[in-house]
Amino acid sequence: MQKEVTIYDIAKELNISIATVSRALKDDPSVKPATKKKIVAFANKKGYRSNYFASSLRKRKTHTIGVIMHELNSHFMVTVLAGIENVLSKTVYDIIIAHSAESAKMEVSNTNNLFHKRVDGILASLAYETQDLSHFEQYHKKNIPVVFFDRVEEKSKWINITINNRQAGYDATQHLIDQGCKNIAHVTGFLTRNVYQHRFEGYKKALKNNGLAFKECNLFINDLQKDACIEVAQQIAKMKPRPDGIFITNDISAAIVMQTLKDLKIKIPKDIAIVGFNNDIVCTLVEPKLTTINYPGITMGEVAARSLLNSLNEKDNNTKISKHSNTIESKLIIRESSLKRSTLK
Amino acid sequence: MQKEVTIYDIAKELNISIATVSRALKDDPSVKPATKKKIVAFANKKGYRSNYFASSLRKRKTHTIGVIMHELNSHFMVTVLAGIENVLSKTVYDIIIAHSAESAKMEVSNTNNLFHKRVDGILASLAYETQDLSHFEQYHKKNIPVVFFDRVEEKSKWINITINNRQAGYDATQHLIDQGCKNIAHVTGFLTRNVYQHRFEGYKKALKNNGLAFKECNLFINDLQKDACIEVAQQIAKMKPRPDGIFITNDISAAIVMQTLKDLKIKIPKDIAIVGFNNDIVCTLVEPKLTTINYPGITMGEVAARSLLNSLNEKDNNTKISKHSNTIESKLIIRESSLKRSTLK
DNA sequence: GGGAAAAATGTAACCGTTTACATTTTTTTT
DNA sequence: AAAAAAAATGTAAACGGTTACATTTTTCCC
Repeated sequence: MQKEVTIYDIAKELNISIATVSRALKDDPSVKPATKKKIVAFANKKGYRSNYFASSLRKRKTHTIGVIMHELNSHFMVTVLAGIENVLSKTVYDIIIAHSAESAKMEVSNTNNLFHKRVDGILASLAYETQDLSHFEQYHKKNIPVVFFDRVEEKSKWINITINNRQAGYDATQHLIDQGCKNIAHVTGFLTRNVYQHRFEGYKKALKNNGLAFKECNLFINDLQKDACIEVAQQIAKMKPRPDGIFITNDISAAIVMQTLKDLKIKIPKDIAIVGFNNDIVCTLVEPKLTTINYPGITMGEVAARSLLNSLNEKDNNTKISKHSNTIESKLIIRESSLKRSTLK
Repeated sequence: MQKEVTIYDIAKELNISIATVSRALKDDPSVKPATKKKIVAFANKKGYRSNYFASSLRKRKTHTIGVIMHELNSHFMVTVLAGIENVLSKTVYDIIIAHSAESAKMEVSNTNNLFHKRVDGILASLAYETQDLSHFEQYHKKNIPVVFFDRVEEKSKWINITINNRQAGYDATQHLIDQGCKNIAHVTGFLTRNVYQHRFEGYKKALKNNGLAFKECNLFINDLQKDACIEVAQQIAKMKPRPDGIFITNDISAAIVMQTLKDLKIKIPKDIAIVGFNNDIVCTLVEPKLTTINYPGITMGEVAARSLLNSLNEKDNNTKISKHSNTIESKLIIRESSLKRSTLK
């Protein structure tokens, strides 16, 4: 195994000072073009690679941004990531992806790890379980910017990029009402997580504005995983009176509920209309196709990344980092699973 | 913003040498317990964090493993990641996830970036587009171990962890034949990628062993994305004679094909039986439920991570890194989409 | 209590860059 | 051709840990 080449080796062999070598390799304009060319050529020939640690140690900057995602196995999340990459690939910043798999414990360890690796900034979407943001306090103390997206803590001191979950919840519910539903169930995650809380608020508001009463028994809160969804579907099937519409805040969960209901000989949408959330690929693969809320992951990723870059700039200029949160528009996508009255096309 | 605390600060304030402080913070047994306690307590109070760069620079080790994934939005891939995390979380190694989104260009840039960040080792699954492994040559030169999983280059010098794709392809095809299919189409990705090549070989072998001829016109090669799948389904619907079975090497793609065929009034599995690949969540959400090949992602991730750890050990002991590849067993999961003859339960 | 062994601590070099400042070389001006 | 200005290069001190080796302190035993 060959020894690592350093700027010392290059300097010695070319009989030049290390300062000049260092400058040449960074394309510093103060180095004479001829010298630069010679150095770069020699470095390439020798297989020189800059030592990231020595450089980061000296510069006190890593040019790396940590991205903490609550899940990866989701069309939406991958789209957000693509948006983030769109923006950051045009800058000097590299990306480290960490995923918490919805576990608060893993989120904390990822957060600590990225802090230890001294990322220049963080983009994060909170895990389902996460209750408080104390593990991000260390970033605040060192003035390292953090931008939350999608899953955020509303009243935090950080920048939040979200969709208008209240409006989305309202739209989904209003659509069910428009289709003639009078008794709408709501299946969602724990209301401590902002996204679920707000969608629920939108749901309640739509009921109220249409003179429908909110009934505790129509609210189903669980982890939205397979088993829970099957159970909810079985419960709903047995309810008297049985709901005639369901708003479920996740497409995969909605698909599972729908499947279970169908197995129980309940007709979708005739007996029960269903609206999901996320516009996942699965929406168009199930039968009937799933009405859902679409929100542009690319845009969310881009906006989040740009917000972070902005904060990093403010920091470089010693300006106070401003808190400017941002809401992305979402939109109801109507498909067959909710169409009691009209039909598509 | 507070200044970063270093071991120098701690040493000065406690009137101890930096060597002792450094040792105490690493829990070195040569430091007197009382001293250690005092140092650790003081470091915590001051919010000391070890400088990863200084440490890595001196130790010439990062304790970081890079994981390059060809895609993230897949149940299987996330499961593999969980297996990798299972194993590595019990060691000193941290994980950096990079994703190529099936693009060769991004794979190269991820590979270079992780090399620059000096990961101690790499776990990688090749992008759909990737043709050669020259971007991994740099790792070989520096004797940094690389383990490929799932998407590999068979004849490479690296360790490969795969499933037995030939057997899986054989099993899928044999199952269709057992169900009475005589004219089986195969929809798959470019055969330059090992997984698709081997599944195709298994498909052909099963045909041959059952006295069925392989027909060029039954082979559909594309990128397995939505548009291509819809087109393939439309083509198949029009074929004369029309295939009575399809083996598609991806569940999402299979679901799309099935959906399209259903829209064209073709009955699944009566007219055409379908087998997919991966055992994705979508399999049980479509109707009929999709027969598929399951292979344990957790195991694959664990085996790959352990292989890499093994190589890292060999390297530490200056033993030559051994090439010991590994095959994980896969299994056919039978569901309704392929049952022409029998029924489940 | 004296001397050897063991335990604890200290000194200083090293890892490979970056960069302020100093010095040398080249170009321009008069 | 000398002086001044500009360009190019060099010197050396960081950055913050780790660790071989040296030194001091403590423990143990006769």
